[in-house]
Amino acid sequence: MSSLKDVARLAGVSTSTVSRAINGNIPISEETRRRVEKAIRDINYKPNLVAQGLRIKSTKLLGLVVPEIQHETFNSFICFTEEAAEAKGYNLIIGSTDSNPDREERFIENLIRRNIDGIIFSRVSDKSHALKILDKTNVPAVIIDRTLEREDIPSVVMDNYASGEMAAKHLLSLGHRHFACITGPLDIAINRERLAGYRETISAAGATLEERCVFEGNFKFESGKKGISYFLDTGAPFTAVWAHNDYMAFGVLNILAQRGISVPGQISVLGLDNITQSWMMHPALTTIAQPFRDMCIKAVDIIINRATHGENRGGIMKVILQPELIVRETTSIPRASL
Amino acid sequence: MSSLKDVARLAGVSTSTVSRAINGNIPISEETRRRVEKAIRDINYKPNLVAQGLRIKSTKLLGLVVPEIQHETFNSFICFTEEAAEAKGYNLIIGSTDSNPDREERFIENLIRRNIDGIIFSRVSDKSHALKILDKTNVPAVIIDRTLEREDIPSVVMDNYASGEMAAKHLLSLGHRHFACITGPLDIAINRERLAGYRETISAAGATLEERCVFEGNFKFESGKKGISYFLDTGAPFTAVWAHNDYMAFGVLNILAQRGISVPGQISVLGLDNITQSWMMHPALTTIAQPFRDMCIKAVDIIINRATHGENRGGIMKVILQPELIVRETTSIPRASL
DNA sequence: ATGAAAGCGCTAACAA
DNA sequence: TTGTTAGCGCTTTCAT
Repeated sequence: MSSLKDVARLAGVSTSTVSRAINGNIPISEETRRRVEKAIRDINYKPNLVAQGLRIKSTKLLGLVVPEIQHETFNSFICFTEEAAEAKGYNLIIGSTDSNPDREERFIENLIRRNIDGIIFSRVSDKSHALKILDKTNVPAVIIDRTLEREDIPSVVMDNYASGEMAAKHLLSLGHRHFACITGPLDIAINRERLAGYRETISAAGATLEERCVFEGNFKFESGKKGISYFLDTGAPFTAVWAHNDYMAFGVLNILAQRGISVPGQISVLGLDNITQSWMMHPALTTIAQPFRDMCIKAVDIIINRATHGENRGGIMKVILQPELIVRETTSIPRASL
Repeated sequence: MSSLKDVARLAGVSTSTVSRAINGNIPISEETRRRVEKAIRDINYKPNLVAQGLRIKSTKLLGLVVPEIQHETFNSFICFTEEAAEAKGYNLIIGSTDSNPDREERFIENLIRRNIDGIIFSRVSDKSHALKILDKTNVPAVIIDRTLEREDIPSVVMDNYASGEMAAKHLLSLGHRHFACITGPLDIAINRERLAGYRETISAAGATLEERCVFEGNFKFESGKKGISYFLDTGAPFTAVWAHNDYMAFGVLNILAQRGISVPGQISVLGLDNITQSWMMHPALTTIAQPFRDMCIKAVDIIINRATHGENRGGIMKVILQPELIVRETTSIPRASL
């Protein structure tokens, strides 16, 4: 690997001149600029990012914290964040916390020790230890897919209320009148918002979502199975069910297939997330796509802005993006009577 | 962030003494060691990894190159590599090439400019430009899930021939005599090996895998659909089909469901990879699990060994790990006659 | 417009 | 056993 010094020697100038020629903020004579540029090309010089990082305290490195990696949602975050970072000339260090506070702490600390330019958190909670560590430094941070009570950290989220509205409107437009819902954990605000959007839209249309038709799941496949089994076993009245994520919707489809109940003939099923497998199923899952790509692009945007222009530039503290309905094969007009 | 200097001042010693106390290779008096350690605790000092990286040329940073991120297989690689790296005190920078040579080149170059300790490639080909760039430096590299013709870069792979044997033996043991196969691209060695293991085991048992019962796919869902449709439409004789990955197996199941052919009643279906969704389907997919976790652990092991003990330590150039059969619901005794 | 020199935070050779 | 000094590769005063 060649260094600044090599370039300087070859071009017959000082290292500072080379540095200036590269960073181009300070006036340089055309003549020397050309000589330097030629030298750079000749030995294929690329600045060492570690040295640069030490000197200017900016490493062009972003950190992404996810609770787990082997999960479609976080995989999407990784994918789109990497894409957005790379487009802006940044590299990405990823770390999974696995719900282990020690790992989380170690990871954040490492990022700070690496003079990282910013950290993107997916799904931290208000009480996460990570935020306390962060408070002791001034590393820019942004949160995707959650909002916090404290308002000093910017966040990027989907409009969860709108997703509930969207789900209800789609099903209502097909003619359904009796609804069910399998929610995510209701101690998390986004799930309450989704349910509120769904419920209020249904009520406003004069249709029904009875209390016994709402099941609180935990976003896992198994809880989708549990929820639909509960509805079926208790004779809950519904012709359409919305699950707060696709994994739970798969659980629903699994049980319905096992019990020989036809989808969408007897029951319409709607998911949320639009994960890869949703179109590989038969029938393919109708779902609501979260704007994950845009969320990640926005998050990277915010973090880089903060990193380069300092604290709270622009003052954007909360970005809300819209979901999108993806109609496939698991929803249709209700054929069966109750 | 506190620095070595702060610790030195507080403990009343020189910075070199602090450094030595931390790295612990050179004798230090118990007395000073205690003083230094106290000072470190008092101001919660953590060495700056950038400065360290510049000085000792080791950053405790590993790079992982994947062709794409939103794919179960590469997601697994990311997950397990991160896990293995973190366990050894390393962080992971990931980059996706998206089959774009420019992106690939840029990423590798960045890694080198970051004084990275080693690079793990998943699925490079012999002609990949990446290897040429690498040749110009002496950054340790290792390849997972592929072997190259050139023998100077270590690799970690599954025993692909064994997976073919395993597939055939399982199906044979259930009583199948007429087989089909949807392969991955046959210009890639691992797929030829899989097919060879399958074919030779079937022949050895006196059963048949006719030429018209072999379809060359491309690892995508769609090509699984294509393959099975081709078999069905041409009346190819088989009661069991093995797809070289789970995505293609899903394509097979999708078409069979559409055509009302029962699985495993009429046709047994076997996959390979054991991706998350394989147990969410109904019926759940019988498949062969690749030892991805062990592959990643081994790869990280090799790379760190090379990074710390220099070139080719131990001389292990090729690690071959065994697949594992996961029996679920898509395979059974052949009930239908041909 | 350019060069000399200092320094980012650390480690290592050399001296004591 | 410890301190002094130099230097990793870069940027940035401060002179000129």
